[in-house]
Amino acid sequence: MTYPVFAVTVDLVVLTVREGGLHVLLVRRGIEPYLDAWALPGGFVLEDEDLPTAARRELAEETGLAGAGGHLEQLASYGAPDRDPRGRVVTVAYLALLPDLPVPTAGTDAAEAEWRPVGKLGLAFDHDRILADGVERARSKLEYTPLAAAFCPPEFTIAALRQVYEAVWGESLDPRNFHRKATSTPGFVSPTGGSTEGGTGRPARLYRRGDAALLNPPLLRRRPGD
Amino acid sequence: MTYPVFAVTVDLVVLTVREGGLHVLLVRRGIEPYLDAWALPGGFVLEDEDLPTAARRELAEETGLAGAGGHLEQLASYGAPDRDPRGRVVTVAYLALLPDLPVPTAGTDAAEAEWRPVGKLGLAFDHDRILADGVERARSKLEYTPLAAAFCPPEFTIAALRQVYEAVWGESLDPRNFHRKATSTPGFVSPTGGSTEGGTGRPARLYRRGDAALLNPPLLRRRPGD
DNA sequence: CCTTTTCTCGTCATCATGACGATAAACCGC
DNA sequence: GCGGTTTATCGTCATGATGACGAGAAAAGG
Repeated sequence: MTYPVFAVTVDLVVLTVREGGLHVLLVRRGIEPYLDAWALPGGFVLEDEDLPTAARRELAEETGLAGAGGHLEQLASYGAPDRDPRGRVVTVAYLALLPDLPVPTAGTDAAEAEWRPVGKLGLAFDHDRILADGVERARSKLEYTPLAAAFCPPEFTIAALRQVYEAVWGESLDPRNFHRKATSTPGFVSPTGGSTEGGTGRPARLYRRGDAALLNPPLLRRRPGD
Repeated sequence: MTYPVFAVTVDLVVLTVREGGLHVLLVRRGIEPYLDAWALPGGFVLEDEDLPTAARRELAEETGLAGAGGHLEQLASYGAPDRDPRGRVVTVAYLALLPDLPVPTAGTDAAEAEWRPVGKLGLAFDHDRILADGVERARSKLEYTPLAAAFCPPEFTIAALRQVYEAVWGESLDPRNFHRKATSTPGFVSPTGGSTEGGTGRPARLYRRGDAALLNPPLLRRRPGD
């Protein structure tokens, strides 16, 4: 039996929260096609390499920090026949959520790498679509999981966690109700015993991510059109 | 630049509700590897074929009914280096939810096809894992979307819809509370005006699937360990 | 000491939910 | 016709989650 031949790539939607907004890691392409265009970081899956392994490798190569406290999961696959002019290429997109880290610009095969606020970006290939899917996945996951903590350093305040929600969802939340929800939902966060010091206002207690896989009950965003 | 060569397949997790339980469509393999083993239906993605197109084609070939009232969505991709002894094969799994239909056993390249209750089935390749992921996706989707109606014929009763939930989740629901929830959640179902007749008990009103994409508020199952 | 800022706790009305009683509308057997 | 059975539909009530918002606690700075 004969069948078509494909190349398989892994592309990464790497999200972080900085300056009060949701940002995505982009690289400027150094080769054709789409030379000099901005694109999601990614690359070919190697021989004898599993898909999650390839995703972690690309993440390490592009950011230098392989999921230290962050989160990595498969997003979706894209394989339209004309998505790459070089031939049939199927890409398996992964979604990474990271705390705000400086980008080591010394990427291997990318000329430049930088954080860009999510929005209408004219990216290479079908990466605008992939990015949109990744952002929607992230927004949805914050409702049902404690994954917002993946955007935070190991210890964080409830206010910092709330600002993650506000940045990802693009809406403001009541600090008092959010505090009640975060501290009363089992497994969402657990107190470390420490507090902030030196900042303005009353010191805040520090928390770590809890051990729950799912928030029960979930923390639902306000749906448009209700 | 050189890179590894892959074959890309589409595998289908086709679910339906029959005899009060969740069933999956399986085919008996007619070729090596895993000759005579049961497997998920699927096949190679053709030249010039998009991934959703390939999934719909395979679904039509295996069931004869291409999503007539059903639902088809991408599930996930699987590409472990050793998952197929013939070489590097990445499969893009799709999840299909269909009303209970007779299977036209005259599949093209499958010797047999039949509905099997989901559970521990010793399937070919990594199909047990794919099936488990598909079942979990279906269970989760029933919470947040009106997709349970995809398991029903175009017109159905609230009781039929409830039996879908009970079959997929494996738990029983209070008929009165479910009726209130289904009829009061905007966009879940819409009445057709008709009723059942001839059955035992009081006739039930008939409904169609509503136009909502998401249930708001969702219909959460009882989490184990609460 | 007073103001500002931010964190934390409380109150209250409203809404959704689980448990369950009661009525409605068909059928069956006699 | 007439109870008895079955299923559908509606209602009630207690409980828990949520949104809106008041108020005290704990720091910094003048």
